[in-house]
Amino acid sequence: MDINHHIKTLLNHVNLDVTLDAFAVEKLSSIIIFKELNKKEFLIEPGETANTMNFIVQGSMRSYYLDENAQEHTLQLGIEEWWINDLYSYLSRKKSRMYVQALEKTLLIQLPRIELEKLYLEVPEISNFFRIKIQSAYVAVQERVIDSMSDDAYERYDNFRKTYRDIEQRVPQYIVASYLGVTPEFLSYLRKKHS
Amino acid sequence: MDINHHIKTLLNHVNLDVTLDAFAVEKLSSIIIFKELNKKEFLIEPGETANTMNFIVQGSMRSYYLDENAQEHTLQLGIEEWWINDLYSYLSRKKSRMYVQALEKTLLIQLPRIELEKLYLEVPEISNFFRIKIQSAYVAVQERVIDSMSDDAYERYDNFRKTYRDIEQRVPQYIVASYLGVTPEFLSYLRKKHS
DNA sequence: GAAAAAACTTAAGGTATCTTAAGAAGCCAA
DNA sequence: TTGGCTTCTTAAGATACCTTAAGTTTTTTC
Repeated sequence: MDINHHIKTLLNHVNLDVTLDAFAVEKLSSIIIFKELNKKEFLIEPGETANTMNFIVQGSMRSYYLDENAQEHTLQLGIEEWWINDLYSYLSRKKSRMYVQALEKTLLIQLPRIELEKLYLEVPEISNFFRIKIQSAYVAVQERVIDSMSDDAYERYDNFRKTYRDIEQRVPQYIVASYLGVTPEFLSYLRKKHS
Repeated sequence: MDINHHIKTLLNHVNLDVTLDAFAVEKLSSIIIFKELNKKEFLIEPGETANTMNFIVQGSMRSYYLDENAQEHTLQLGIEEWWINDLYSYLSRKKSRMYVQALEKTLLIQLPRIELEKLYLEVPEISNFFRIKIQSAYVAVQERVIDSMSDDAYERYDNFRKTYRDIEQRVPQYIVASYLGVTPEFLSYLRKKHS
């Protein structure tokens, strides 16, 4: 059955970082919620609070915000087997200022924060897993600060392609541009110049 | 006695976020190490691993790294009652790529990771406190990504002055420039233009 | 499969920021 | 107090990136 296959995908993914025993697997499986989103549908909008961790089973997602000039700035991109969220809102329990949106028809596995936090007490490996994930999120954001200060736009684009090889194909170029912090026109120019 | 006064400063600071009972205070105090640094002295250099949390009692510090062109990029600044670290290295236990340096003669309280992690099991409030701090660190870095994409250099400088009012006075301007991601010459130009 | 919408490209002209270089000012050491 | 670092300023010329606008290609919708 499909659902079991998706759950296995999640469990395999978790097992890359920590080792879950039968009890842990049972417990984790028991709090799973499936959620489907259509293309362009929002998982989170400004003013809402993120109260789940979200694992992409099928499809692709992004998070972005709008600046004062209504310019979009993409903060995170994800495809199958990535986590997507407004971690700020999830961790602080405050309202989000971001959009989290499906780029394609997307299937998520959601783990509700309340249930997860109960699980942390029973199953330390699950707590460890999310500690590791949050740590990676911190590192990833810091990398971006470093990149944005050290590299020019083409170098950032080049890094992006190396880091997100599988994603580039599936994401419109104007979203890549808004991730890199350049205009779509300039990204188009850079691509031509270096091709 | 001076040392007790410094410890009280730390405890008051922790009490802003969580409530420590007598046992927690006792335990936390027992793992404190004091460390003095002279102006320009390094707390961490590339290749070392951060294995303490560091609270500034007196003085000021910064963390920075060097890019391929040996340009300095300041990631964090701190004065009295701020924490300073390479959190990436501390959390991942990997080698740092950064310098963490005293900008003035500085006195730190250090809490060793090994001792802290033992404490987390006995005193959940201490665990909570550092979870909150790490969360704030994540939020701060994400704010910087957002800023660097939405704002031009003068707006970033203006934000910097509002956010770090007490710090600006004590830090050379070229370090502020390296924090903002502009050249010292351009910062000087901006200051003149808007004065 | 045609029409509409969304995404991408091209190009001209403009602005923000950098590079280099030199001099001025501030600060520390002897 | 003088000299020597270190930091800050100024200015000219260069470059990276933006804005606008129009045309082209691709994708979506019915």
